[in-house]
Amino acid sequence: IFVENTLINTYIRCGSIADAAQVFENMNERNVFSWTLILAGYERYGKPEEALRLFWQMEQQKVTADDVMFVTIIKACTRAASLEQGKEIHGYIVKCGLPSNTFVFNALVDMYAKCGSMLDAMHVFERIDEKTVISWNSIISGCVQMGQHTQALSLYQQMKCSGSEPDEVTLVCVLKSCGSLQIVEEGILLHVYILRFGYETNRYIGSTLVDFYSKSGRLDIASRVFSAMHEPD
RNA sequence: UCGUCUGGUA
Repeated sequence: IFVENTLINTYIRCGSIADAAQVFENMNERNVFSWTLILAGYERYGKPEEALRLFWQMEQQKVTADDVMFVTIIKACTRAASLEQGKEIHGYIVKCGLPSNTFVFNALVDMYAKCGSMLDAMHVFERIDEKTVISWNSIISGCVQMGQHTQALSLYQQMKCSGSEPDEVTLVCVLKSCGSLQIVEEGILLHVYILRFGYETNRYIGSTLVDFYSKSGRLDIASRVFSAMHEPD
């Protein structure tokens, strides 16, 4: 079973979901690893409905899901952009009463945000005891995607007060909000922060900075950042 | 270490 799981994993990494499914179908015995692998494969391949169908099939076969399985199936709901199915899965997870895992909570926050329900996302987020940088990034990114830029900046301030260090992902999100709201001073502070931590070589950061300065009417700085991005080392 | 969470610009 270990060998077959590894084979499934290999096929999925090669993008051959059909071969992976073939191996999965022919297995005599499947464990939670096998199911998670194939579900993650369908999720990545853009077939979230198939992942959800298999999940309920697994449930009927009395295979016990674990936290990793939950994160995977939540991602399928996210990709399906289905708030309804997401809530159904969330309810199921609560019913299972597994010890709570930050990865699961973070995936739920991201799912609710991408399904358009910032209220549900905030509700889950507030319940996370040990918020990691990814917890903060997930909720802030959700606000930005929903155009709630003021809220994004407010959460960013809370994040700094809570003792979490913003990373490159955080900075990209918050810079976008500054660009949209035309808050130039805050954006420049972010730029200073970026330079202090040496994040300016990150290509997401670079392109977001260029965008920010362009929107702020500082084309001179934008082009300087742009040129710096293309300098060798 | 057989499987999981967040960021591309208009």
